[in-house]
Amino acid sequence: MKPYQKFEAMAKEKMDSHLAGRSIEKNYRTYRPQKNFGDLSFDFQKSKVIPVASEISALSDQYVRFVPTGKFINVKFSDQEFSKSVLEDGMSGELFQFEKRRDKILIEHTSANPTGPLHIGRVRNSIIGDIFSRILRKYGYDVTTEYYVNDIGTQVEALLLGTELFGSENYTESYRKVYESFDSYKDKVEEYMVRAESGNPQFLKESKERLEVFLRDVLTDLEKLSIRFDFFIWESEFILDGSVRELILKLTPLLKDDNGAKYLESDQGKMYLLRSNGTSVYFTRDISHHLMKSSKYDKAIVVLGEDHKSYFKKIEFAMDILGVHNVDALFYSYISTKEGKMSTRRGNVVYVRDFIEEAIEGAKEEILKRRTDLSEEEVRDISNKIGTSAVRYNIIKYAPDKPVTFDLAEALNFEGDAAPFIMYSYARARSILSKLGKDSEVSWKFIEPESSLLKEISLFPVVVEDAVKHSRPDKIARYSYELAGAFNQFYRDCPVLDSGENLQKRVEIVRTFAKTMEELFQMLGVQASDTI
RNA sequence: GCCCGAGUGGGGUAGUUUGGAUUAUCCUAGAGGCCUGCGGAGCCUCAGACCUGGGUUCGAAUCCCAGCUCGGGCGCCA
Repeated sequence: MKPYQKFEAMAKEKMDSHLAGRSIEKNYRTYRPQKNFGDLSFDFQKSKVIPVASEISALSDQYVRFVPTGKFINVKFSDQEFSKSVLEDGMSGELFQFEKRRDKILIEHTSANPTGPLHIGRVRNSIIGDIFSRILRKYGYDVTTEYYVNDIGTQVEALLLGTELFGSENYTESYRKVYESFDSYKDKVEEYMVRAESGNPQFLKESKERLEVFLRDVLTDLEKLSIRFDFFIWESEFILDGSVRELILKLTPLLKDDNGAKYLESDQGKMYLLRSNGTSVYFTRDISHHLMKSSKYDKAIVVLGEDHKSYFKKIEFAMDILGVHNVDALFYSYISTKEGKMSTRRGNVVYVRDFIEEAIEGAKEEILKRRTDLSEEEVRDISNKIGTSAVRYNIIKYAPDKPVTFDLAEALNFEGDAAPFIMYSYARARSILSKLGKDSEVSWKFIEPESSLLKEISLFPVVVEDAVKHSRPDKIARYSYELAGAFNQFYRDCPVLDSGENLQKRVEIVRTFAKTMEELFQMLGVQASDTI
């Protein structure tokens, strides 16, 4: 058991056996209170009987101290014992281990049509997906990530047609031309769709080859942010392997007809599966896609923008009919700019690659301001790490359901709650650790600034679990920031090197802090650097 | 119009699941302070906020109802 849980369990056990001995009904709730009230609170406000204060105080021992305050009974963990417990677990690595879980989880994210480079709105999907999958993996799940690539359907055929007509050098532009006067290209697009849908292998092969070139642009942007996928699945596969046909057959008894088009009726309205020309719609193929996920994984999570909320409700409706209950979505709100929703036509799109580049440039300037001793190559390497980490951090730090108005200048402000802050505190720690001499004895007596840092460290497993349970990757970012701040205070108050009998203990505290940060960096995809 | 989110100091944001404690978190911008330090991208102090109106409750930022504002959705698109 982790230190926090261990001490919590100790306190509860004492409380419960006391209540049982006095035949008092066990009617309290516990939670972690604001700092000044201690480490754990028993809230008896709903209870008719409140335990006698003097008897409660008497439950205290060397590990936990009970402080009755009216209808609350606060528990303060012993600084000495708790700090010792945290540091021991930190030194052994126990603190960072989670039990292995057998569940296989699939995370699908990004899945953008390759119609152009990624903009920061879309990349929120990638960053949330990537970080959440890293968190789940840390928590012990067997996690696989997937990019679902559309290679059939209206948008894709319009893209392919556009590049045939107007060239593929600027494929985004060519695609847009088709979309802008869609009516005049409608027939041709439809012809492509029918060909794709009929499972014409030659046509699909060519489509895929051409799309792969465009997809590379997206993947290059993601690669800069250290986002990779375990596998890609192409939409056409569900046509080719016959699963769409099977699906339709299975649902036939439930399907209604509208001039040859087929749909399901639900309280959400009509859900079309087949067009009157016989082709399937995206929704249909996505049902097959979800069935595949459902059969291969214990749980499948897809990261979706809020614009897909009602779409996903329909997927859930269909899954329900098919008896599937292990698919889930993680929604996030849009990123807009001060000029409003990002739109290529309005020219207010911020591309990730530009954002990354500016962040790296900004980092470089800051480094050059402070350091003159680094080689050109070191400067480049460090500014790369800071820049890309800053981009990831800046996007993950908000709760997913929070709409974000993106302000480049603000995002490039590296003061305060930003990646450089946490990277800097880590670099400070590493710098101390690089100057050590021989090991000595650890003294297990702690003073306040030490135990206060260790207390913050002890929250690591609590926070990870919280992030998993509530699908809140942003909590990892927030915790990293708080932990880094706690270290900065420790750093101010406690000299480590030349601290006499305190030396080895403080070294171990610093080491444990650094290890905790590394774990957090791994989840956030922040690139650790010993010098920044 | 209907459905789904979000509204917290000047700007941004946590807390809302599971209602509680004279003091609602943190960042930024503002005012002031620390500093030859094991790396100042730091630390400390001050000032500043729960959209409105009802309701439930001993008690509401948190729950319920209504309204307002902002996003999103309501395709034989993806």
